[in-house]
Amino acid sequence: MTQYWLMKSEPDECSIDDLARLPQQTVPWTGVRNYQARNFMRDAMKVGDGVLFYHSSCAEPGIAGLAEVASGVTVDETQFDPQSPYFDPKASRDKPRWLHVHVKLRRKTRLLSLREMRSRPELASMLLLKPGSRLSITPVTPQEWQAVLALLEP
DNA sequence: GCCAACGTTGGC
DNA sequence: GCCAACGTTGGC
Repeated sequence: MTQYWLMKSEPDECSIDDLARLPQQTVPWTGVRNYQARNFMRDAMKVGDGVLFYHSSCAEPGIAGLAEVASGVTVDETQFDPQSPYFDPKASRDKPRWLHVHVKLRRKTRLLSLREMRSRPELASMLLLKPGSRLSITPVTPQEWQAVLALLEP
């Protein structure tokens, strides 16, 4: 059964337009350094799951496009690279800590801003909107997914 | 740049 | 296993 997710990306690092320019319009979702988010990728995500591509830590935070999970988990190589901002000195090749999936663009959408999302009662249940929510990957219910799609219709 | 909320670390 | 200190996130 298809599931749905919201995944945060900082546009400085990878915006929806960056994603559109990548080969296969697919990005390795490296850099996740939170166990809960990792476990979602490892234990629950399936290829083909729907993804709300969210711009965070920027002037206009919000949903910027639709994407999908394009691979199962693989080892996140950035954890071994001392030059990487995602380097984890406690990770070893024997016991990698961090994993990632690949995410493929479906389509860019209009920006559904965080402000607008907060104003919509039908989205109030979204984990992203809960006070203090910081998780970079959150599950989205089919109802929330449909509600977002409806708001993105032209 | 601020700061509240939250996760992680490490001494005990 | 507790919990204080510390670091990070991310909207504002």
